Amino acid sequence: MRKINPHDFRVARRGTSREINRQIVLNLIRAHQPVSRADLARLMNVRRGVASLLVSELLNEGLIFEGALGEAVGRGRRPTFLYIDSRQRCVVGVDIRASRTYIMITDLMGRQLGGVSSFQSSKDVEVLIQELTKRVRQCLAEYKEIGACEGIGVVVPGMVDPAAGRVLHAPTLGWRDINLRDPLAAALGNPVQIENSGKACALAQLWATRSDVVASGNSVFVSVSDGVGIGIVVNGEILRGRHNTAGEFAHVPLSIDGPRCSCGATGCWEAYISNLATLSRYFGRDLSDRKPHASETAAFTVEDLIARARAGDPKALAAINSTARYLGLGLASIINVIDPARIYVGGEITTAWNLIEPIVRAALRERTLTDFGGATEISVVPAEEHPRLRGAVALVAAPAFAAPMVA
Amino acid sequence: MRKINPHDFRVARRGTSREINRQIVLNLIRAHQPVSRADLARLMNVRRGVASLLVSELLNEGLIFEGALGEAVGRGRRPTFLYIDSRQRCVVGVDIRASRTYIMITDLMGRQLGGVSSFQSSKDVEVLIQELTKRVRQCLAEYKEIGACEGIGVVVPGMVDPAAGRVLHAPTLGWRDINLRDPLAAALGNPVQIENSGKACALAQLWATRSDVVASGNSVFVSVSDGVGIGIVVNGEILRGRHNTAGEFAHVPLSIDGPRCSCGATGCWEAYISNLATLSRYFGRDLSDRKPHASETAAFTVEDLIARARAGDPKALAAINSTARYLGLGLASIINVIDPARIYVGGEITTAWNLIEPIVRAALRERTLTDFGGATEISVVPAEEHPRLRGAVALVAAPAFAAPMVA
DNA sequence: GAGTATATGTTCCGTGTTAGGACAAATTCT
DNA sequence: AGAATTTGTCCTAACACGGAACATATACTC
Repeated sequence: MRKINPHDFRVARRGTSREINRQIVLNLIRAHQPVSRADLARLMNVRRGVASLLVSELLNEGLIFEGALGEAVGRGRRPTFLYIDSRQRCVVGVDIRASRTYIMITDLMGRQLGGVSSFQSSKDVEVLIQELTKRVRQCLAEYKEIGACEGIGVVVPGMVDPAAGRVLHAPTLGWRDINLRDPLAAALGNPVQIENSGKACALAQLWATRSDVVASGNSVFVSVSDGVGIGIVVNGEILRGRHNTAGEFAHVPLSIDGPRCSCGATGCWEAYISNLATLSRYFGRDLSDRKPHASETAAFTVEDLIARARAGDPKALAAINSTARYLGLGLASIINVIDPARIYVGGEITTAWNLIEPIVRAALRERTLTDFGGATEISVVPAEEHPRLRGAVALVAAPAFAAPMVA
Repeated sequence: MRKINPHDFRVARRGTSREINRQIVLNLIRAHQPVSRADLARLMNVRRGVASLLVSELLNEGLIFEGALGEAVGRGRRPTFLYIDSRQRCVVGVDIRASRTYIMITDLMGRQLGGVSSFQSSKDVEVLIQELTKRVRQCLAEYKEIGACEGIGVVVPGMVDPAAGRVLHAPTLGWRDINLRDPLAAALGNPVQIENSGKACALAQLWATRSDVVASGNSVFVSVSDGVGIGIVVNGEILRGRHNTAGEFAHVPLSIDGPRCSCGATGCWEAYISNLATLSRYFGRDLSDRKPHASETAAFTVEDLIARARAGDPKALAAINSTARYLGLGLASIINVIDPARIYVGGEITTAWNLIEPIVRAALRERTLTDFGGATEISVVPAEEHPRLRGAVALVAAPAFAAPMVA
């Protein structure tokens, strides 16, 4: 039951019905392909005539194409299968992180076309943009046979104003109010979309065709890494809030008297579960003096810690188990506030999921208010799926499939 | 950018455009009344003909009526003003709390018709339903001249399944899996809607005509009382989550090692800021042994405490100031997660708002991640506005104005 | 192998809705 | 009294879905 905002509404025009049904057809083809016109008519509960007209419109626009004829199940004419046309279009995803910047190229469905390339991130924004431009050009040149590039999606660990194309604040990169979109778009001659990495990860899961199987209009993505990035999906839409800063569970406290966090406050969830926090726990050092030990933590990673834990190092296991417990306690808060159908968890710590899951679950159950809250599905997203890069790609690929804004 | 759920979508039918525009007209009349057909056409950017047709449909259905002719501003024919027809319809709101149950009767616009009556809540559900039925009948009999009752809205401090009409768990009432709707509806012969009180309060603010002035598609209602009830509005819609249990910021911890909360966990926000917590702080007692002191806290209320603080009792002031600080710290989490345009705060503690606001603000700024987050508007909703009862009424009155579900 | 049954995709017409403009009615200004 | 202007209605056009008929393609049956 949504309220119509009497100061910002969209009147239904003559073509609005068509626009709505067109997007539904597009989404159904995406979710069910290969699929015939008759299938679509059945799925939508409209006459075949209507489905045919909608399909021919999409064919004319080149968004879908007719493939081979399917096998007739019983007797009767064989259906002509329809597919999303992702052949001659590609998207580039870029993931900018403090240490390295990653690049991936995919088709319109988000299917990876090549490997992931990367280069060291320069601290200087100008230099980084130049290097990035060069690399993206190279990448596109490699796949020249694939026609037009639909756009470049860029994700950044920090606060972003996507409408303005600006990075407002990215602490780990040391950026403040940087216009990232326009220089890139000008240099590359393609549209550029930028977004916070946590939100993009959530978007990637939302638009993954796999998510069409599970009902996941409400979900949360938690990425545990150097920092903790979070994206929340409500009613099939990213929760943005008034300033696109919603979702910051990372800085909700577990204990206001807890360890100091990079955000300046104390006891934030992030200060308990980030990779730095886990490593500091292992080394028995306080997080607040993390700067001097940056080199140390750079050399010794959470993966190393997990390896030691698996090898039987009790201190390593204890550090990881603590993180697991705090992870679960924080997830409980997310469940109590959002009540999502599913939580996706990414980050290095998930490589130890079989070790930590029972502890995470137990801690989670400790603080969830309801039994079904405690049973909320948790899916691990391995690093090999490149959730941030997929999110970057979704920034460009998803809008074509989005529901029209109406009423 | 909303994703269309390929397993649950609504195709646009022949009448969908009309349905959408009809609701827009209804909302515009509600927000701008008195208003003419020509005004509506201008507001909606459609031809006067279309507006006329939509209006005549609403006239036929009796949802609006034509009032007196307005004064012509310049020259030209005088407009006929249109109004929401709330004359011959009424709604009853019911607020069930542990100690007392309150009843209010309003017109369809939520305008109060009489005073608020109340009676002591029986612990026995059967008895309570009987008593409630009697009282609602009395109330309706008093306003017999007002035609049909559109329905009864009931709010309950606990977990509710509105679709099933059941109260799943209401700790303060001691209820578990109670079908509240059907017995009431059967006894009264009117539709009954039930909802959690926090969510209903948020709904009431969303649908208050006043809210049409401020842009409040994203807002949060925090009601601080015996417990802490919270309702979140995202994109003009109550955040429900998968099981209608979303919004429970009350049980997000401030410190996991903090005082025991009634929910069983420790350190919940509620355990720091509920009236019981504030009073316990004053009396220097632990909350965990609150049961024996129930009579004491019943006799001595937060209002009394505030009176003492205003009279100069330093201990009383200290207790209130602590609550203020914890209130602010928790509000910061809400801002970091939801980033609402506005937070509404209700409950007894708000009668001391002029005392506590600076402390709340300071604590809030301490933990909000951004400057504009720290500047989030906070509106106090005084008890005289009866937010819970207005929420109960909104449960019945609002659906007629809601946006149609599409795509 | 011809005929029948059945499924797919197209086409045509009916109905409902917005789009655009003409027109009568009502009011003020000159 | 007449011109100008605004409101509200009405008529036609354009465009969408709704429904059914029809051509096409395939498999089954005799």
